[in-house]
Amino acid sequence: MSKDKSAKVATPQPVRGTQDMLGDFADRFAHVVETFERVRRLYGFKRVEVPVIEPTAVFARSLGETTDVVSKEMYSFEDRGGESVTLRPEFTAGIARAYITNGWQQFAPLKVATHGPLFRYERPQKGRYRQFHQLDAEVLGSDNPLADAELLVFADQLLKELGIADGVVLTLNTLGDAESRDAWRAALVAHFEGHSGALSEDSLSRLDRNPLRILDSKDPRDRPVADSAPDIDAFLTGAAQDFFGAVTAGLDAAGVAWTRNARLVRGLDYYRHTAFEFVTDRLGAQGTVLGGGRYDGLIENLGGPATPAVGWAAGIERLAMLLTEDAIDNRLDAVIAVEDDDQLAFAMQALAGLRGSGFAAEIVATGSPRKRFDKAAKIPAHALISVSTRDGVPHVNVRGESKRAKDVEAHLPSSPRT
RNA sequence: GCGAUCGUAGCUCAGUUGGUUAGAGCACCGGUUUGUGGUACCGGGGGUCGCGGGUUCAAGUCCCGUCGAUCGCCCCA
Repeated sequence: MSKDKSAKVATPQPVRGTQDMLGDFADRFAHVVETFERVRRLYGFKRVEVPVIEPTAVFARSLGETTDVVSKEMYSFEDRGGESVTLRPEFTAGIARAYITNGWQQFAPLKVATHGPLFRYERPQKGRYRQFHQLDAEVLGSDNPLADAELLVFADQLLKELGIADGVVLTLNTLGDAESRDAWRAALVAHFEGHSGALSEDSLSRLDRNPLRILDSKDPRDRPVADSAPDIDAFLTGAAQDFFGAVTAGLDAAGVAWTRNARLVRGLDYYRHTAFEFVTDRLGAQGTVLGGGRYDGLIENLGGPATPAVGWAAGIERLAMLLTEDAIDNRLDAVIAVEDDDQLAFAMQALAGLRGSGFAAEIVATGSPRKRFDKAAKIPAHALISVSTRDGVPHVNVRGESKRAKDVEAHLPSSPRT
C-alpha cells in the first residue's frame, strides 16, 4: 500500500445490490449448485445454457408490456446498434425464446435445467439482491399433469438432499384453465368491489392492476375481505379439476407432502393450472425458497406455437443461507508446519507428494518459526504435521486420529538417511 | 418510490450529561515463555470517527443535508 496519502485514489464501490462471496458462503453456494446438478440428472433433465442478455421484448412479452416491472425493475439499456437489450430477470422467458428460435419443438416434451445470475433493479433486502442467482428447471411441450408432479418431486428431493427440508412446506394451488381462471377472476373483482370501502389504498390500486394479488395482501385491513373471498374451486371446469387431482395424486404416490394454499396466485395471465411455492419461516419476509407453476400461455405470447410448459426456480443465495453448519466440510486433509527453515525443501517435497496423491494440503512456512505450529493448528485439518530437525535430520510428527489422518501419515516421505 | 434503524482500526464493537493525545478483543508482524507444544506475557504497525455543512470556547457525541448498509413496505416475473 502506498504511503503517499496525498496521492490516494478513491476506490470504486461495488454496484448496489451486488455481492462478493469468499470462503464459507462461496462454498455453500457451490454446494447448492453441485447438489442441483447431481439431482437434476437423476430426473433426466438436460443441461441448457441461454444468454444472460436478450432483446428487451423477450421479457416485456413475458411480463406484460404495461407493468411497472418492465419499466422500472429491469436492467435495460440500448446497445450501440440502438436495440434495447435487457439483462435477464428470469430464466423462463429466455428458455421459451430459445425453444422457439432453435426449433426445440422437435424434442418435446423437453426437460431442461440451468442455473446462473439474474438481474432485477430492486431495493436490496434480506436474501434479495440486484444480481442474484437461481436454479431453474422447466418441462416444455407437455400438457401432462405428471410433468408438474415430476418437477415437484424433483424439487422436494433437492431440498431434502440439501438438508433444508425441515421447516419447509410445499404449498400448492391451481389457477385452473383459461375458462376457470377468467370466471374466478370476475367473481373476485365483484367481491372486492362490493367491499372496496374496507380495502387498503394499496389494494384499491391492485383492484385495477392485479386483483388476484389482493388475496395475499399483508395489510391487516385487507385480511377480512381477502379471507372471505371465494376460492377458485367453485369455478373450476371438470378438466381443470381433473388436472389438479392428477398432480396431487402424483405427489401422494411419490410421498411428497403438500398443503393447499387457495390464496397462492400468479398475476400474469399466461399462468394456468398448477402454482406452487416451497415456503420457510426462517427467512423473514422472504419466505419462498422455491417457486413455480404452469405457464401454458407464455410461448404463444412470444410468437411461438401454442405450447404447454411448467417450471420452477429457486434462489441459490437463499438456499445457501439455509444450509446447516455441518453441510460443508472445509477441513483440509493435512497442514504442515515447518518449524525449521533448514527442512523447507523436505517439507515442500512432502507437500507436493500429498497433493499429488489427492490429499488437500496446506503449508505454514512463514513468520516466526516458533509460532508456526500454533498458526497451523488453527487451520482446520484432519492431520497436523510438524517438521523440525532432530539429530541433523528432518523429524516429522503427525497429530490426528481420524482415518484420513492415518492415510495422510502413510503417504508421507520417509526421512532421508544420512 | 416510501418508512425505520445504523455508519468509530482489516473484522466485531466500546467510547459516560459534548471536555486532554479516540480504546478493547480478534487478525497481522516481532520478541519472551512453553518445548510434542492449539498456552501465557510484552511490544509494534494500522483510524480523514462514511462524506459535507452547521451549533459551540470545545463535536466520535448535538442539528441539517448527502452517500452507504440493514430490516420492512411497494413489487415479486
